[in-house]
Amino acid sequence: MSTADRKVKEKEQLKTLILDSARKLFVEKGVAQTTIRSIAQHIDYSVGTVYVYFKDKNAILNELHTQGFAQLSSFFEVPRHVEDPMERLIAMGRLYIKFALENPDMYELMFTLKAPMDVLSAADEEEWKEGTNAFAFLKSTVEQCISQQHFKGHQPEPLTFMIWSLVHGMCSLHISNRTTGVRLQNAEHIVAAGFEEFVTILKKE
Amino acid sequence: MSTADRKVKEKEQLKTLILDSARKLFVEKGVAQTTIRSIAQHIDYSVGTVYVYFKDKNAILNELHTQGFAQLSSFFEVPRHVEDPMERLIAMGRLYIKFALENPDMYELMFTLKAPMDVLSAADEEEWKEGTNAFAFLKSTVEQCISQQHFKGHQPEPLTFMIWSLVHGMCSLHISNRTTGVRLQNAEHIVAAGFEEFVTILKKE
DNA sequence: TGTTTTTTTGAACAATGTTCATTTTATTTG
DNA sequence: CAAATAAAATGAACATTGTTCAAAAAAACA
Repeated sequence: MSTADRKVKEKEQLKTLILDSARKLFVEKGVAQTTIRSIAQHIDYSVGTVYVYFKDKNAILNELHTQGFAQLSSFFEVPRHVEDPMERLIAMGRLYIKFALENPDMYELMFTLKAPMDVLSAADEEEWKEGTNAFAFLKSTVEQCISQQHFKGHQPEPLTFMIWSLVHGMCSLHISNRTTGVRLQNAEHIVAAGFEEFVTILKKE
Repeated sequence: MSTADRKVKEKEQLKTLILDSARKLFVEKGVAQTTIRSIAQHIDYSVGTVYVYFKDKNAILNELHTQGFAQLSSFFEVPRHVEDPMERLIAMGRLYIKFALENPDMYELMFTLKAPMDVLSAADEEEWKEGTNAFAFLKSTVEQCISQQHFKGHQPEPLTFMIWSLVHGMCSLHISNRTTGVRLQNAEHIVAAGFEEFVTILKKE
């Protein structure tokens, strides 16, 4: 089935083309400002074609959402091999921040936009695979820290959530312009500086 | 000037009426789903009237944004009188969480929506008064903790930002459905539980 | 009461997501 | 190779949004 195979491949290519343009435009102009028409125009296809390959705009966001997590996951390849769990935890935090600040629009799509999560709340069997995996990895690191006598008197899951939230919160506030708004002494470096405060606390744990 | 005075009052009343409807609808349906038309219909005025009282939809959001901070500020009246700064810090955290979880849509408008901050980034002289004040109060509490020998080896401003981020991050992730998405053991109580982990850490500081 | 000022109106516009009957292109078949 | 069939692409059309503005209605004033 040569022709059929090629057709499948061509379809995938066009789908990828749409996704790539969507990501490009969306990173350039933001989610709301990126219209289906602009995506279509960018790849020299008509509006209708986009709707042949994606159910609606949300479907595109969902795929990009997944792609974003693949990218974040690749960021975590390095610390995955750090032996000491406490060191790994710190390395992961630094990389998480690096990712968020280098890809603010992608980060927003991944962690603050409601849209990609609506699928989950609708169908209960549905799972947010990427998120669950990433969280599980973080949690296992925290558990390893605990088994090495760190974090005495703490519960793994809430503690993991707290640590994730700490880093996410700083990135989120910074990306949504709340750090400049609040007139910090140096808003540019506040996220890194804030994380170092946490590291100072960790060193005692 | 009886008539003129009354006119001023009437104008204010209508403005308040618009804002109240806007907030109601917006809390019920969300920001994006609340249309100017629905606001107008709700108060039995025409679309055009809304635009007489507010430049655009963003102007409405901005006023609600300010209102939200007044509300949060009133939440903080109680811990304001707690003597011990460390206890005050903890009480503030609990109340912040309470506010966020009780008013998730308002919270989103206040801390994650980009729109209300766009005014600031445009005009540099402009200041985000409410945010600056709230942050200053938190920071002064942290500084008092430091002056009582807590938080040794820490810098006030980054530390304050880190603490704010920690609490904000938990609320933000929960409100944007990331906690249910990640399959936590009990998503409902994870924010409170996460904060208790932080309290445990604070007790050692 | 007639005039002026203020307030309200809602039709109209542009931009957006989305649909679908039609057209174009590609593939298969006789 | 030509006709028939299937697949893919099209873009006009619709509904819904934020927004504007000339006209109408209401209120205030003289």
